[in-house]
Formats: sequence, C-alpha cells, structure tokens
Amino acid sequence: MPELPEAETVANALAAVLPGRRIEKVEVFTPSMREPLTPLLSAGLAGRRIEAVKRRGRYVIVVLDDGRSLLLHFGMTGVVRVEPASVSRRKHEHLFLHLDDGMVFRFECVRRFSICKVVRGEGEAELAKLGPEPLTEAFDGAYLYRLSRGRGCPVKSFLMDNGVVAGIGNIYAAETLFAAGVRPSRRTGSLKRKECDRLAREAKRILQWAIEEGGSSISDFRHVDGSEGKFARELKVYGRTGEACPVCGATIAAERIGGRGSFYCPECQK
DNA sequence: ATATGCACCTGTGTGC
DNA sequence: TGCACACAGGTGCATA
Repeated sequence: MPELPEAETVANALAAVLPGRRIEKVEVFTPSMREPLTPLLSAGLAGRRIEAVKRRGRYVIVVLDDGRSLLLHFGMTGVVRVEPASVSRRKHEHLFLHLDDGMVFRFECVRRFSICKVVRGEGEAELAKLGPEPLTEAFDGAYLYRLSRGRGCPVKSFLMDNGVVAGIGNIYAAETLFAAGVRPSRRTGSLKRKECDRLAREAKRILQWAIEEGGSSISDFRHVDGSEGKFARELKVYGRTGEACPVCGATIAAERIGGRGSFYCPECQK
C-alpha cells in the first residue's frame, strides 16, 4: 500500500481529528507482529494528549505531549480508522487506542508488516536514514544526477531506495519512469542529466496529483473514513500488463526487477 | 559501499 | 472441488 501519497492522505485525515484528544486506554490483540505491539502496553500512553500528526516519507508521526511520538508505518496492507467504540473489531485489527471523545483509533494490517511504536521526540533517530522529501526543493534533477553516478542498480530500484528519496514505492516508481520515458531496468549510472531532470519533475507531478486524488486503493488501502483513494484509475502502466499504452498503443510489458513486479511501455521507455 | 535474494505474513487468483 | 504456486503499495538482514 502506502507510499507517500497514501501516507499523506492518512496523516492529513488524522491531523483533522486526533490533535487535542487524550489516549484513555490501549488494547493490543496481536502480539506476533513483525514489529511487536506489546511495548505499547507498558509505555504509559494512558493519559497522554495528542499534539499533532505529521508525515515523513511513508511514516506517519503522532506527536504526544510528553516528548515522545507514535511512529506508524503501513507496510503493504496497513489501514488506520477512527471509529466509535461501538464498532466491533475486524479480523485483522491489531491495536486499539481508546480516545477521550468515545472514538477509537484502530490499526489494521492483514500481513502484519505494519509498524506502530513509541519513539523519542518525533522519531528523528528512526528517520535519520531517509533521503529528502520528493516534494521539496532538495529533490531535483541535479541531486538525482549526482547520486546516480557510479551506481549499477536498475533505476527503478534506485528510485525506490528510501535513502535516495523518501516515500516512492512500486506504484509511483513505475508511473514516474513511464512519464519520464525511462525504462525501469536502465542502469542508474547511465542516466543522462536531462533524464534525471525529467525523473524528478515527473515524480513531483505524479505524487502531487496522487495526493489530490487521495492515493491509490489497489486492494487494501483505505482512507481513515473507509473510503477509497481515486488515483488507481489514473495509473498508466502499473498493473496493466498486456493493455495498450495510453500514449503510443504498444503493449505494456512486465518484468521482475529487484524482486518486484515492474511495468513499462517498451516503445515509450528507453 | 553497493547489489541481490530471501524472509517476514495472509489472502487471492490461476492453472492443473 | 482441491491443491500448488505465484504474486501483492515494504523493509531488514544475510550474503556476495
């Protein structure tokens, strides 16, 4: 699921309802998450007030009033909801935070790859290795060109490296590469400066557009209110193997790169 | 340091 | 219908 646009959508929704609320009770239903949730039970969260909700890359940061934060990551299938306590627990909901207005923050993840942990400050230590935010000026063609020199990995893997740029995953890497006319298997070090300019420009445009559409709901991702992100209908190549390229009509191809399904137009992307 | 493959999980779709 | 297998918005670790 959640790449940057989905995390941004969730963070914005949570920012509208959580700040000012007090956590009254913590319930953990699933001890065997990839990142165990049990530390939340003894973290002294009861009584803490939520001050703000922020995003960094694919992470959502729920800032508490005691110098700590809850750091959220949605893995592949993470969903958060804020619903009344009267709604019964779903099969894959692993954590409830009961709030002082009768609502419950619910953390769901089918594959249990999601993370919810208490961190110091706003998670500076945990987030230190992330590259720049793609929607800031720090991320541009010059930056990409500089980092790409001497790199031998496929450019798609390069764009999906969180240390290079934070928050671009399998969907938006594929769409960015299509929009920029660059084949995902291209060796990163072979990129021309102009191609780096196009990659940075198209990544920004597509991520911004996807945020405006509320992200992409392929199967699991949902908004905090349960509705779906609309950007899946705008995807040009992701998941469209065998369909016609919307630009030239050639057949969209697929191959595995870095163990991930990768989609491209063999005519438009060189 | 960089590149690659796999493990971590459950659910779904496909082919036999 | 049942079963095996591949695959799914990600990341971390082991191995070269």
